[in-house]
This record gives sequence, structure tokens and C-alpha cells, in this order.
Amino acid sequence: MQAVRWASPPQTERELLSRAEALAGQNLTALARSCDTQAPPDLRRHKGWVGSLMEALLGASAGSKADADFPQLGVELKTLPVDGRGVPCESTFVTSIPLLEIGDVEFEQSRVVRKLSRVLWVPVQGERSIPLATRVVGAPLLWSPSAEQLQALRDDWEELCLYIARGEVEAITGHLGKYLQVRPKAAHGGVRRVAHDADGARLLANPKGFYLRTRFTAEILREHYHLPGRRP
DNA sequence: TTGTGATCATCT
DNA sequence: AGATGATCACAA
Repeated sequence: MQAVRWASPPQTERELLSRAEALAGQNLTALARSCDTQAPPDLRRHKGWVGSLMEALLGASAGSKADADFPQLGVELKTLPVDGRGVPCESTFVTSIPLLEIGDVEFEQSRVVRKLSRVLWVPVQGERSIPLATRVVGAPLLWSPSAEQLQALRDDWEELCLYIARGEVEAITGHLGKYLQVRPKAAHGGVRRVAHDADGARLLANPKGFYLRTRFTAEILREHYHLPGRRP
């Protein structure tokens, strides 16, 4: 197994996809080795390890913030932990939320749209019963949202942003949103961020991020890999 | 300290 | 079991 790790960024989507396809079927021990590293015993203290490994393998620009993982292609990379049925094990973090400005932004210009316009999904075995070292990478999928999916995201986004724009950020819970939800996103519960309340006064709130529910990512995988639906 | 990479831990 | 709220590591 060679030519799995790339130091330079891919020049085309086709090249990116080819690189990702070369990872399919390999386990994390082999892939870590080609990056001169080792898989940690588990992900408890290394939650982003698989994602970072994929970035390194595919030649993503290292640590560029607020930009796509592959800037010249406008492609975002997302690993997706899946179970034996091909159903995602976890929700997918999309982006953090600028609480003070989000009310002045249109959906089309939003971080959510920028991040999700073009995504390379890389499924990886994610069940905790499988030792991290032996988990296998699946076939990648280069994806853009359909018109229907984009509209569904917009509906959720606008509903959720209304809370923030109204200064009701503390009223938002993970229960809101059919496909897109807002949840805390911080190093720990004590982190505060400036926001505003219903009167426009400043207040400190827990940082938030947008996440895709598994029902959304599950649909993406079902469509593409022709996976069976829910068992009767 | 903030944003990106996410999964953990616990409750329902 | 599934989902929500909380949390961990690292780079810039």
C-alpha cells in the first residue's frame, strides 16, 4: 500500500476523490503509519484525531481557519463515523456561530452554506465496540446539497437565527431544528461569549455551533450508497 | 483565546 | 437506543 499520503493539495476534485478512494478499505493503524504516527488507544482525549489524520493524508491545508479545507477547490472535508448499517453514529459539527452578527446575515452568505456547498464525506467505522486501531475507512462521497436539502437547511437556519437575532439565545436548545440544530460548542461549560439579550443589551452566553442531525447525514449516505431504509 | 477537528457522558 | 448538553486537543 503506497501513495496514500499527499503533502501537496489536490489540484482538482477528481484528484481529491482519487486520493480519498485510495484510503477506502484501509484501517487506521495502516493510515496512521503512513503519517509517521500511531492511533491513540481511544478517542476520549483525541476526539478530532480521525478528522485530522484524513486532512494530513489528503493534503488539506493545515489549520487554515474560516476557510475550506481545500481552498482552491472550495471543498470541505468531513469524516463521518458510521455503524455497521452505514448509519452515522454522531451528529456532524458544521460551524461555530457568530452570535453578534448572525442576525444581519442572509442564509446564502452564511457560514452554514459556505461550509456545506461542497463536502467530501469520508465514512469511517465509528462504533465504540471496534478498537480505534482496527477501524476501516469507507468509500468517499463528493457531495453538494440538493435544492430540497438546501431549502430544508434554510428553514431550520432561519428559525434558529430568529432566536439569536431576537436576543433569545438562552432559549435555544438542541431540540429545535429538523435537520440543523444549535448546540453548545466550547472547551467547557464555563466559556462565555458576548451576545445580546432581547433589549439589545450585552450579555454573556455559552458559545454555540450548528450541527447536522444524523437523520440528515444518514439520508445523504442512503441516497448515494443505496443503503436500505429503516428495518421494519 | 478562538476556531476547527469532533466524540463523550449522561439523561430521557 | 437515541439525542442533548458538555467536553477534549491542538494550531494560529
